[in-house]
This record gives sequence, structure tokens and C-alpha cells, in this order.
Amino acid sequence: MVAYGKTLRKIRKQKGITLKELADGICSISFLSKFERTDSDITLGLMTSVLEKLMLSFDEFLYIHHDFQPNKLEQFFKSVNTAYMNRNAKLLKELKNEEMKKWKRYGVETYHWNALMIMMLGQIVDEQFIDEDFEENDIRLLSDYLFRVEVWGYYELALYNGTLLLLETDMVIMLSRTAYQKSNRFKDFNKVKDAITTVLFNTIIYLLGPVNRFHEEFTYQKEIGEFISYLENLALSEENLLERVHLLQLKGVYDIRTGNKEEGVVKINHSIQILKDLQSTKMANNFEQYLQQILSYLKNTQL
Amino acid sequence: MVAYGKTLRKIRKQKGITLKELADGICSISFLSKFERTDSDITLGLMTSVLEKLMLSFDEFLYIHHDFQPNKLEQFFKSVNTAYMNRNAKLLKELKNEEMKKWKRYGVETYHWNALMIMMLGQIVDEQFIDEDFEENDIRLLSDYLFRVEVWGYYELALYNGTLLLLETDMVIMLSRTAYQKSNRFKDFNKVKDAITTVLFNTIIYLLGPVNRFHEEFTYQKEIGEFISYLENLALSEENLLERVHLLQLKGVYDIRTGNKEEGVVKINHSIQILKDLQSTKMANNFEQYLQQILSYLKNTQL
DNA sequence: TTCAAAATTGTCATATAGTGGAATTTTTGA
DNA sequence: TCAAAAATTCCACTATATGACAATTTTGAA
Repeated sequence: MVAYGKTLRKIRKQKGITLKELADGICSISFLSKFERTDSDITLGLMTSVLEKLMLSFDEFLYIHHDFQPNKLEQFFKSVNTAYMNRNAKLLKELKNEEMKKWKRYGVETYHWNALMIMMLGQIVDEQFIDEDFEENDIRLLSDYLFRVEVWGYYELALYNGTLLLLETDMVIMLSRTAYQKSNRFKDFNKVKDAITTVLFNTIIYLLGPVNRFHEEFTYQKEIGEFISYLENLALSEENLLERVHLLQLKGVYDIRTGNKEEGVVKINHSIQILKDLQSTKMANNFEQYLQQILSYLKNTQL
Repeated sequence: MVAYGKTLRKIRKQKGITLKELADGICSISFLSKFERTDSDITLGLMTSVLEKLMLSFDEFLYIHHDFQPNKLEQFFKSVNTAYMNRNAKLLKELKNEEMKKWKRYGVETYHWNALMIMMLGQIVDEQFIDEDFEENDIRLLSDYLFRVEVWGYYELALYNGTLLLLETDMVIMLSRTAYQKSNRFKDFNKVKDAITTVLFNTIIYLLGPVNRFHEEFTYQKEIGEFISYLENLALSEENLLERVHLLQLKGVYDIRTGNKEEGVVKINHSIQILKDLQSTKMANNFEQYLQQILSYLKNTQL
């Protein structure tokens, strides 16, 4: 049994509410007291009523309970992502092993997908990463799962975001389309909406390709247009300035990629200027570096 | 008992997981089946494990359960806010009466605060709004509550945001300071962080005062500086472009308010330009209107 | 400090959450 | 189409969540 009761008592006291007031109309005083002292667990239905009366959402309650830390799911993706960003292959391996263990213990495939995602990220960090746990058609199984799930939530989106880079182009196009369609009902739920947005941005970046292939012919005009329209649909609200700046930049890259070099450079510089104006220096620098990379590459290939 | 079980079954099926797999290590298969058929409620502890295994947060689960609608708390503030924005006094009155009823029934003060907040908003919409339910020292009780609560969560911040406009200046300064300090631990919890940010912006706007008092002497330089520094602290992350634009605008207003008219106009125009560049037209228009209002007022008072 | 009222805890009865395994239904695949 | 296997439900039983009320502790006003 988890010690949620103590957290409840703490919060109740902080708000200056008595057991009687809180219990009234929901459950008996003595039981609430017992729950708060962790002498008993509580039913989900009762807990719902109690939190409602305290004007607390479940997530806020759990956030406090976990000492102001996000829930386990978010923590998982956060720690994987941090390890990946720091190119920490050892930590990634540990995280992978934990998930493999859970998979073998419970037989629930989700733990398997988690392990797979970590292995795929590990492979980018260190070419020697993949071990006996990885089998050739695992990726196939993973994408089968993603196609099969009828509603994509935060989990599926985060999972896909972690694996997208290593999938085939056709697969990415189909899956990203699926992702958008099957997560659409969450569009007013910020956490999930952000994950969809990330998928769409990553897809566009993937389709534009790495800079050292910018001289090759480009064939994804239609698809990029499609994903941009999804993004505009989603982040329609005027308040999503970050998304709008990012989109402006990517439209610039797209222009360059499709031959409109001058127009593209103008757009990218414009996005950089806005970031500088708002003192978002790091992001501005990243954008600038990327632009320089593109320009110097184009110069070299034209010689 | 609430029919959470059906939602669980739906999600489990969508993810292609069997009762056996999900129950393994958590509870018996037969019980999980019973819960899913709403033949039994479930303990909070068990539900936590189940959701963890499904890679779902409580909020996401409840969001699905409520047919992709936000939780009751958010819905409450949302509906109050919509009614206020639409200047719908009748609807506000209904909402108020509901909260009064709950207050009288349970004796829990939170419902009283809700009713008070609605009455205060109602008073702005319609001067005849306040009725026998409102007593002179109620506002006092409300601010006492806000001072007393040791940790401000989403509820307290939303409540304060709804009442701030009608409080005395000294009270606003103290309460906003309290709000910032006592909600600080939530700074990584987006929903609450947004509420803090709103409080701080509203406080700054409040302290700058209505345009038709811009000729009066200004004495809140120190306080505005304090609240701006809180904001910069909170929304430090480079990604909060909206907050940065908004802050730029308010710094401009501050400049004008303290005599630096030229500098202020430059800042505000800059913020407007950025919004226009990003096609956030409505916001740009609002900023522009506000600027025009200020300028024409200053012109008139100087004649 | 004292004492009554309010708030909380303890005790015991009972309703129901939760288990194990047999029975039934559904799915699979030859 | 039909067994065999897998998944789910049913049923009898146990553990524990929950309620009623008495006992105890805390609060706060005099």
C-alpha cells in the first residue's frame, strides 16, 4: 500500500479543513482518519470525491506526494532523453536492462518497446551499443504495435519520438500521419499536444534530410506540405510563438532545399532575428549554426 | 461508484494487453475483470500500479474517461472565466448559487471562496450583481485564507487571479508576493507555472494602473521591478517566447508611465512587430489598441 | 490553569475489495 | 468446421475497506 494518506493529511491541514468537513457527504470521519494514518487504503471512487472537494487534480496531488517530482512516466522519458543528450551509453544500457527485466517478468510488451527505444538511441550514441537483446525484426514489432494502437496518448508519442530517427522514410511518413490522426482527440491536453507537435517537427526535419544530402534531388514536397498543415492546424492558437518561430525556420530550410535559396535565407534570418530580439540567445545561435552549415555545404558542392 | 473500469478495459484492449498480463504482479485476474465490468471499485494503490504498467498518468486516464474533457477543477475556472469574458451576469449568478449551495451543505470554505470570486467578477460585469449572499468582511476572510495556506497550488492561484482586480493595492502587493513564494515548488509543473505567470502579469498590469490615471504620480517602481524579476526568474527558459513578448510590452508601458515616453513606445512597437511577423494578428491588434489608448490619453492631458 | 467543545482515534460490526480455481466463452489455426 | 488454447467470467471464500459510536486528545476561551 502506498502512503498517500499522509500527503492528504498534510494538504488538508495546510488548507485548514477538518476531517469532519472533508468527510461529510463522502465517507465516515473515522475512515478518513484511518486512511490519513495509512491504516487503510482508499477506494478510487472515494479518493476522486475527496480530491474534488479539496480542489485538487490527481496529478497535482501526486506531484506533491512525490515531493514535487513529475510522475514516473515522464521521469522515464526525461531520464532516457538526458542520458541520450549527454551521450551517456553506460546509463542508457542500465535503463535498457531495467526495462528488459520488467518485460521478462510481466510479459507486457510496453516494457519491450521501452527497451527497444533505448537501444535505438544507444546505437546513435555508440555503434557497439546493440547486444544480444536486440533482434532484427524487433523494429518491425514496434511499428506494428504503433499501427495497431487505436488511440495514441503521451506514451506512444514519446516512444515514437525516440525511435523515429532510425526508421525507414516510408515508415516515418505513414507513422507520423497515424500519430497525428490517432492523437487528435488530445489536442486540448497540453502535455500530449506538445508531444504531437514534437513528432511533427521531427518528421519535417527528418524529411528535409541531413545537410550533407542537400545536393540530392528532393522528392518530399507533398509530404512536407502535409505535415506543415497538420502543425498549423494544431498550433493554430496565436499564443504558440515558439512553434511559429520554429516553423518559420523550417519553411526557410524547405525553400533552400527546393532551390529557393534567397527566399529561404531571408526566412531563417528572420526567425533568428526574432529570437535575438527576445534574448533567446542559445536558440538563436543554434539556428544560426545550422544556417551556416547549410550555406557552407551548398558552396562546396557548387564548386 | 464511478465507472472507471470500463475506461480501463477500453484502453487495455486498444493497447492489445490481456487481463493476465496486466494483472500479473499487481492483483488477481478475476478481480481486474470484476473491476473492468464495474462489479467492484478498486483501491488507489492498485490503480496506481495498473496505470503505471499501462504507461498512463492519472490525468491522462481521467481525461480519456471524461470523454477527452479536462478535470472538474479546470472546467470550473474555465466556465467562470468564459461567462466573465462574455459579460454573462446570469450565468455567473447560476455558477455562484451552485457554489453557495455546496458551501452551505458541506461547510467547506473553498466553496465559499469560489462563490466570492464569482461575485467579485460579477460586480465588474454588472454593478447590481452583489446580493444578500455577500457580506462586507468576506473579502477579508478570503485574503486571510490565502495568507494562511502554506502552499499555493493551482486552485489558490486561479482563485486569486479571479479576485485580484478588486483588492486594495497594498493587499495585492503582499498577496502576489506570497503567491510567488508559496507556489515556487511547482515551477516544473506547467499547469501551475502558467497560473503563477498569469498572477505576476496581472499584478504588474494592476500596479501600472488604468490608462486614465497615467497622469498621476507613479510610486510603484520598486514593486514593479520586484515582480518583473520574479517573472524573469520563472519564465527564464528561452522557450517561453510569448511571456517574453508580453514582458517587453509591459516594460514599454512602464517606461511611458515613468516618463520615458520615447523609449517605451519603441519597446511596445517592437513587441507588436514581433507578433505581426509571426502572424499573431489578434494579439498584435490588442497591443496596438492599448498603445493608441495610452498615447491619445497622454496627448489630451498635456493640452 | 481549567473545562467544555471540537477534532481525532480506537473498537468492533459489516459491506465489499480482492483471491484461487473451476466453468464458460472467445479466439486461433489446421 | 472444429478442437485446442487463450482469455474471460463465475463462484465460494478471505482480507480489508468502510461505518457507527464510544473513548481520547487537542483546542481555545475564560
